[in-house]
Amino acid sequence: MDAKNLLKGHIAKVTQLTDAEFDHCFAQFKLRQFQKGQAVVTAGDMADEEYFVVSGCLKTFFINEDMKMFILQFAMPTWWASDYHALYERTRATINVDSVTDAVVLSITNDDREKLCRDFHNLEYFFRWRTNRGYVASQKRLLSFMNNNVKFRYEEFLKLYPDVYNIVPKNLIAAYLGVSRETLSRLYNT
Amino acid sequence: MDAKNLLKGHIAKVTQLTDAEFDHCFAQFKLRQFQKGQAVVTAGDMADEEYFVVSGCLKTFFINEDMKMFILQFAMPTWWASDYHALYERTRATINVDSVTDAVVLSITNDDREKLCRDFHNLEYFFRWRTNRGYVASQKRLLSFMNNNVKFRYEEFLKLYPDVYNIVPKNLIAAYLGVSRETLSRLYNT
DNA sequence: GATGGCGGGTGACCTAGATCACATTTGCCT
DNA sequence: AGGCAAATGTGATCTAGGTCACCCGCCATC
Repeated sequence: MDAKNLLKGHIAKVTQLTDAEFDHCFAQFKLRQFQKGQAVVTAGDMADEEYFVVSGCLKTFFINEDMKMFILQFAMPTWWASDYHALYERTRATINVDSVTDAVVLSITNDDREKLCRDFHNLEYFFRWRTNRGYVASQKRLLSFMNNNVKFRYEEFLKLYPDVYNIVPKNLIAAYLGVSRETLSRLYNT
Repeated sequence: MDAKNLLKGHIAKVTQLTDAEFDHCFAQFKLRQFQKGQAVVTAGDMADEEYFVVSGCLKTFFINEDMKMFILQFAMPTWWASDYHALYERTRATINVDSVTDAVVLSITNDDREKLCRDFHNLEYFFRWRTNRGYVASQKRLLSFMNNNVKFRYEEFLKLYPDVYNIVPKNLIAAYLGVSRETLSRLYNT
């Protein structure tokens, strides 16, 4: 499916926009391609865009002082990614986004999104809905972190994101689970 | 400050409603009081309301199979609390909310909030803004969980919520930090 | 066909924090 | 005041998972 129809269908599941309205919104997005490993958002730089994944896979991650990587999210098609803290607060990014595979995305600036939300009440509803889901998912993951050991979280991950598992190298899965790659390796070789 | 003006000021920081608009919105809220320890939302029951804290302190928490408690959030005045998963999906609650101290709150049903959001674009903006902040805070906490040890998270908590720290018993702080009360006790007696 | 980097496996050891057990303090209830 | 329950402190032990060190195999590039 092409980028335009993917986004259109994605929004249509949540709210209704007329074709003219959607076309206007869509005109604010830019189609962009990233190669495997290419940076999308870099910590330390200004970040003023968010990204809707059309194909491929992005990852959102943080690198600490010891150069250790923690992955907040894998973004598959129809998922959104950015450093939302930087976006909303208009500060420099503290987290990174890059592409795990070759990827095609639609980008929109924070200002353009805000303007669209002001102009189209239904779109504002859509973005509220989207963040709600992200919030709930994030709470759930936090709870799993506190409650479950690595083995459980690993199996949970497999069930929840089987497609991600097949695409992504295991050291990245470890970084998502917040565990060393050695421990993860030992898990599935019981 | 009374409940009405507290809510009014809280919303006014983010968006503009006329007095008439705000009065209409406010009419959908109910003023409720809870005693220390009283349940607000109970896991297993239907949950169709969310709560704006006027005074006192609520906590949002999960109890696992071993009766162990994990606290997702302390809600101080002007904070909101509920089981949002249950609210949005219209399912039974899986997490609990209760009052840590005697508390006064404003409650609104999910349906009423949705209706208000439809009727007042600015209010929809307000709730989008609110969830955005919650999402970012949740991501940040997740990151801190992966990245930092208990001692660091404890000190972070002290800085971030000094008022909560003075009100809340330490076993609840431990449940928030995802650590045993014994370990927490040892932390500040180095 | 060497070289080098990346992904992945595995052994040996170490440590943060859990768990259990019991003592002590605090504060509320009559 | 006296009594009981919740909140706290603390020692002894246990363990999940981290860290370090080294291994191999793959495949891209010169």
